[in-house]
Amino acid sequence: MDTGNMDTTARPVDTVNMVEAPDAARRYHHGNLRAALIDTAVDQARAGGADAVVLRDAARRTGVSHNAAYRHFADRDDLLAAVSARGMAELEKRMRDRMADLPDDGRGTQASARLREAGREYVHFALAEPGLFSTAFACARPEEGAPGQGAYGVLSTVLDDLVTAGVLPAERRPGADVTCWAAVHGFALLCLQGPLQDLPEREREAQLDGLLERLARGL
Amino acid sequence: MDTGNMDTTARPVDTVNMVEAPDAARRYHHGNLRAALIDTAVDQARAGGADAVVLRDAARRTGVSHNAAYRHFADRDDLLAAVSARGMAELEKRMRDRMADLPDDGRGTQASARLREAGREYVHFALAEPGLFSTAFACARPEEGAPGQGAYGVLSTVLDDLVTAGVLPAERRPGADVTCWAAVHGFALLCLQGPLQDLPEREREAQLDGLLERLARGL
DNA sequence: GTGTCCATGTTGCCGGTGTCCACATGGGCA
DNA sequence: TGCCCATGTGGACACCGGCAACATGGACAC
Repeated sequence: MDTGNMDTTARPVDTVNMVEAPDAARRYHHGNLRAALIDTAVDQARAGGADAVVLRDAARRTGVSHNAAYRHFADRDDLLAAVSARGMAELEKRMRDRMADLPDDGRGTQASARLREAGREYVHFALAEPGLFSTAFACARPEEGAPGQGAYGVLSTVLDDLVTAGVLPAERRPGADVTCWAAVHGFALLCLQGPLQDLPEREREAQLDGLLERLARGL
Repeated sequence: MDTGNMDTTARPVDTVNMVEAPDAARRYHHGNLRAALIDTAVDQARAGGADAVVLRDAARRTGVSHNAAYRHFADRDDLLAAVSARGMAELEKRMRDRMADLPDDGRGTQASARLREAGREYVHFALAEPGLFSTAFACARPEEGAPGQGAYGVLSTVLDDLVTAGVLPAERRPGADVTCWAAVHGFALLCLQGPLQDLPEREREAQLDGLLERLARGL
């Protein structure tokens, strides 16, 4: 597979948000079809998850003929991967924003609160954007586990802060990230697609509180 | 939608395992097409997850014309739900078998070991049968959360034993099931589809050990 | 300015799928 | 013996992902 200048690695997050692009849209050459297609595909994923990402329909909605997409994506999976990256980026952004609201003052209590809020924000994002969240993980590329990058990076930082604050013994730091992520991720999925689907919001929040409490206690 | 005697509620788990059904297969009326179709669909799910469950192909492989399936399933989702039920049942069976190997002697250490092994078996099933496992949860029906039934029931029983053994304070019992399930479920999915995909088995097992240890400590 | 090239977009086509329809069959019961 | 309805068949339609061949026009050389 070599579509020439596929350019699939550049621009880690391509965005366009062309609410109105009067002349660019008129041009025969779209200008930034790739980003526009991703925007449309993200909308599809938001509405119905990965299965709702349909290449032909995305092209149609973007005002372009099908097959035009194949100049920018190797195949549907490639488009899905781009949507996944956007979802991951949005998740990371929301977590970083939340963390920015809770600056670390170096004291343990604050560091613990940051960990709790990071987990809570993760679950809340998943529940607020179920389609995008599930798509993000349904076709995740392996390189998302890069150190310090992505939502994983946020969690890592918070846990490191917990160590420097003296709350978490350093010898227990290794593996703590995986445990935290797994617990929160699993809870989100159990609520989205699993047996906790139709749990009323109030009780769901209570269960999440319990989980975060046990998690902190067990670290 | 009313396909007459759809019979979709009866037989919680329909199985046939007709390795050889010489005369029944010959008959114009198949005899147990529904179960045979589910068998084939389960094979598809095993091989490639929910997306690999294809109605037409399942009918073809079962030696029957497409559309014959519509006499037994409302649509593809209905077939998927049946596959999901089978996956859930198999998960439960494996966990129950594992628990049977570790009888509860009423002492706390044994009860704790049972909890650990329940979690480990959950993850191992997910890793051994990724397609079936993900399909089981991709289209889970809400009624899987019935008390005492399903894999959830196994976990509940083990936790109850932990309380009677005096290891887990009774006031901490509520919500413990959700926390345990979420942690283990999340870890499995992170390994299957997430950023822990290509973790070498040895390290994966180590991470799982750490997770189970933290989980037990935090309960 | 003019001409060429190639990235980008278009139309057409194919095989495959889910789902509806009308029809065929034949097992069981009156 | 004869009828009925559950069950299975064949055909049709719309849609999708993915090739291939063709069209266009922006950029760049001269």
